[in-house]
Amino acid sequence: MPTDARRAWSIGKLARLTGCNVETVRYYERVGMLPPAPRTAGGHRQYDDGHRRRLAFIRRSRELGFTLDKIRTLLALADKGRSCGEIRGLALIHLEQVRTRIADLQRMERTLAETAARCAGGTAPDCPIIDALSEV
Amino acid sequence: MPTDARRAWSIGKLARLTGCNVETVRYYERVGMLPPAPRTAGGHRQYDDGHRRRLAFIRRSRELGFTLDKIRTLLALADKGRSCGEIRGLALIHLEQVRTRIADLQRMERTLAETAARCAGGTAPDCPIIDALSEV
DNA sequence: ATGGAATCTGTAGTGACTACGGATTCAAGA
DNA sequence: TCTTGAATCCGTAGTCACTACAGATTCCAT
Repeated sequence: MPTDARRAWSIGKLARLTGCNVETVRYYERVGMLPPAPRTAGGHRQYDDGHRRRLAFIRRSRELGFTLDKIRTLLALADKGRSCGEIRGLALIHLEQVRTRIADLQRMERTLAETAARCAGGTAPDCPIIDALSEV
Repeated sequence: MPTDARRAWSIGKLARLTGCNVETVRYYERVGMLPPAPRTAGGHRQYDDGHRRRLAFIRRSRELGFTLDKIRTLLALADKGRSCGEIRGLALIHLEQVRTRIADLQRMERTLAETAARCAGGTAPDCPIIDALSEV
């Protein structure tokens, strides 16, 4: 009997292993990101290494800013054993979007820094920041 | 009678003036970001320049990434005629948060670019991107 | 006066979770 | 073996900042 290879994890342990919380794991199952886990006699979910890797993939991709919908696409491609090129294509499109977002934030950063600099930080009741932000 | 100074705008015109849409204006009133507008006999909202400036402030602050809650604080300070220094303090805290977010995104960018580069874009069914993303 | 555009209200949906409550089950120590 | 406290179960509702609808009413230019 295999005892070593077939260890099963509870939802709490899986959550700890992958750094997300229990509710999120259940949520992922509910919305079809994770396959329904087999249950114990009492109804508790049991996970194996396949689940763990899939969940790790999802969390990692989320950290990189992929939406659940994009991750679903990624997973579907991986599940079907589709070409690496397609997956790389998606990653590159996403990279482009991340770069745009960075540029946007940098514009924000400049505006905020300039606006705050206009103000000496005194106690005057009329604030150039407020004025600047009210301009259309 | 003043005709020039007292022009009133419909919700649609206000929305066009400030570049947000009509539902959003009503939403802001509902959640207390804008004071309730006076109404015509038939119940349509009428806005003046005070509303316009307040809404412009909100939109501009949103563009800079302030949450509605923070904007509420900003507006409360401005309404109470509090010191410019307090407002500047909030702006600087927010600036710090924007910078952190930029740094996070730049980390993402590097990881994405490196991961995509590992892949030649071929047609092999096993993808280094998928593998890389599955690591915990 | 008319007819089409704009506005009204209220409700529900979005994405990606998080939080809660009350019932059940598991596992470790006595 | 029994007990007890932690973990898990399920379903629902809340979060943020909107957006989208439906069906009724009002406005305003011709």
